[in-house]
Amino acid sequence: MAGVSVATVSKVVNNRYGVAAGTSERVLAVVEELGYESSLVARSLRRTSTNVIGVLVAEFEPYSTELLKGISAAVDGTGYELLAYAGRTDGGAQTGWERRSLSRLAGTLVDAAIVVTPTMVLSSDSPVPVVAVDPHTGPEGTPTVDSDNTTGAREAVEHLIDLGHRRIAHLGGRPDLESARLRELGYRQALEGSGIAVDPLLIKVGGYRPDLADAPVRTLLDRPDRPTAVFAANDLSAIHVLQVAQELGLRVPQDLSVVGFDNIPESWGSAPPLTTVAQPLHRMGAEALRMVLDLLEGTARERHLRLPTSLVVRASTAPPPR
Amino acid sequence: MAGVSVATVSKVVNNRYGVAAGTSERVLAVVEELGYESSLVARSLRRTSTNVIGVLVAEFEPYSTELLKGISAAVDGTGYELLAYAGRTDGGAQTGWERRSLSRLAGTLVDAAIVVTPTMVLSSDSPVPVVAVDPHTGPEGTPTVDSDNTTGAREAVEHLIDLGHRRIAHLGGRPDLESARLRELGYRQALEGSGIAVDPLLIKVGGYRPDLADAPVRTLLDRPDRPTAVFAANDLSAIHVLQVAQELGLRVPQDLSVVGFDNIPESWGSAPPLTTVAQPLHRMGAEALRMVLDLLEGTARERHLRLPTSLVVRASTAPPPR
DNA sequence: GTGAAAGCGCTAACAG
DNA sequence: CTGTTAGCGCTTTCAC
Repeated sequence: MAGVSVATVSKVVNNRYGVAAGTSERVLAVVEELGYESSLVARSLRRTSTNVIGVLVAEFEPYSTELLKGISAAVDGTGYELLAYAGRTDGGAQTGWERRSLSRLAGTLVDAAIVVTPTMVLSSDSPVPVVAVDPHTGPEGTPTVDSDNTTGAREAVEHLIDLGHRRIAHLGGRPDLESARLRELGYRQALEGSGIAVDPLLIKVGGYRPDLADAPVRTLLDRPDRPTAVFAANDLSAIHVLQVAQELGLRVPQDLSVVGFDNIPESWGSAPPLTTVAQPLHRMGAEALRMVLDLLEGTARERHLRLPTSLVVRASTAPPPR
Repeated sequence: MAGVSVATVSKVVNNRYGVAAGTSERVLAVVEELGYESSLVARSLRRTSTNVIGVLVAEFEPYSTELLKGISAAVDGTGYELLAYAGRTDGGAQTGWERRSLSRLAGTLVDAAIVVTPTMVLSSDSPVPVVAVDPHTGPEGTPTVDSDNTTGAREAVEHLIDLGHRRIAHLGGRPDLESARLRELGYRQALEGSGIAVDPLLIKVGGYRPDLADAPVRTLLDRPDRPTAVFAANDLSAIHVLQVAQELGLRVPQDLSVVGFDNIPESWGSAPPLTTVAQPLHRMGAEALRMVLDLLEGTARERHLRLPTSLVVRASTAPPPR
């Protein structure tokens, strides 16, 4: 339409040298008129860099979206764009989605990737820089960002012990995640530190999800010698404990204390507002972005960043009954 | 590596007929060993469909991430994947990002798109089905999902009037969004319905963002005859009103009542918890996904879906002082 | 049942 | 300064 070849249009659009001012102007006018934008797909297939950072998640739930908010705020002004991708997890395997997503996107669509809660060790031969948030395993291989899960969990349980609780259950997270193991470790440390025996019957797997936590929570609360407090491995499952407790006619915190982990916005206004261990999620997202950009520019410093947690006491914890 | 051509591999990977069982098996084994996944980019360039639904946002903030949660939950089991894209908005124009993002992704990367709060009328010649959430303009052209902004706003302001407020300010939204205009309309309707004159000095533009709302809020609250209540066009700016009020030594709700709009999780636990107009954000996301899938399958029914709002009274509203 | 070849929209190298 | 050509990784005819 501008009477030039596609090659020339490409040069104009990409500000390459060697185009006559008049031609450039004419092409730009047509581009404007047609509202032409180069296809991200075709461009990425040909070029080595796309200026797009990928955020790979299993699904969009409160934890990943909080990180996303932090990443999004931090990306502003860097010139990069964000592409958050949730591959299929329904039909196929729950595990390994991140490897699949990574090989589908990396090397072409995205220049680098932030992987949220990967379920397995990321192969280090990824064609692009990768940073993992809340990884499967400890700080080996892939650079990671996480928070001090053990200390956070310990403080949460110590808070319950300080209130006078002795029968404290733990609703665990996803066994395939380092964070879940460390939170259980913190739970055990707190009990042992106070000379309270760990009762295996009081430790259940909640999988970080309300649907997976439902049955174990009912098992926990439906027994005559039920615990007086539950430390849940994340807020989502803690909020589910709140709901089940209400169904069973248990008052929180009078009959049952509940503590969560994460401090997602949903925990601020649960009924009652949840006592929880705050992770600096926005900051974790922002730091993950910074790390991945550092990697991209070859100015990487630390390979692993662990941020502090802090206990937020709200209304779901109180001394045990009687 | 399997001793066959790329064409054969493609057939195996895509389950095409005409491949010997033995060959297929051998190729699959190598695929497994190598962890091969086809490049989404190359595949989308060649094929017409990708099984990916795009969600186009300006940035990842509470409103868009709440929709995303609803979309993500609804996509489960449909066989589609989700790709949320935030194009650059920093350097260039704040407006028109959706057209740019759409032409970069549509036709190749995504089979269909959900555009969140587009700032302009979407051209109807998009190569893929598009649904807009909270659009620039009313229900013409592009199918849309929104909520009953006018009624919601009217009820919010009537709540303030019922409490005895007469000097009620309105911190408006983004003038380029239909929702902002309708919320102001509801505000005016409520005042007029109660015989209260609309004071133009009490209407400011907050742009739905804390940073843009800051100056107007201070102008509003820093005057001797300041309003006794503020109806903010969304929760994010309402929460900012809460913060500015605190800075200025005004107690909420004793000295100042504040109402927001959206009911994002952040509003549940603000200090004090925010009275707000709830939009069914998760459901809006789910419905937008359903509509876009209907469009894709040619079974589209309604072109426009308007969901009801509901007033949630929390602790940021009370009768005016004196 | 398999592979060679074309082509998706674009960019980079090179020829004119 | 501009156009022709090749090729990014894949899928799809169409020969063999």
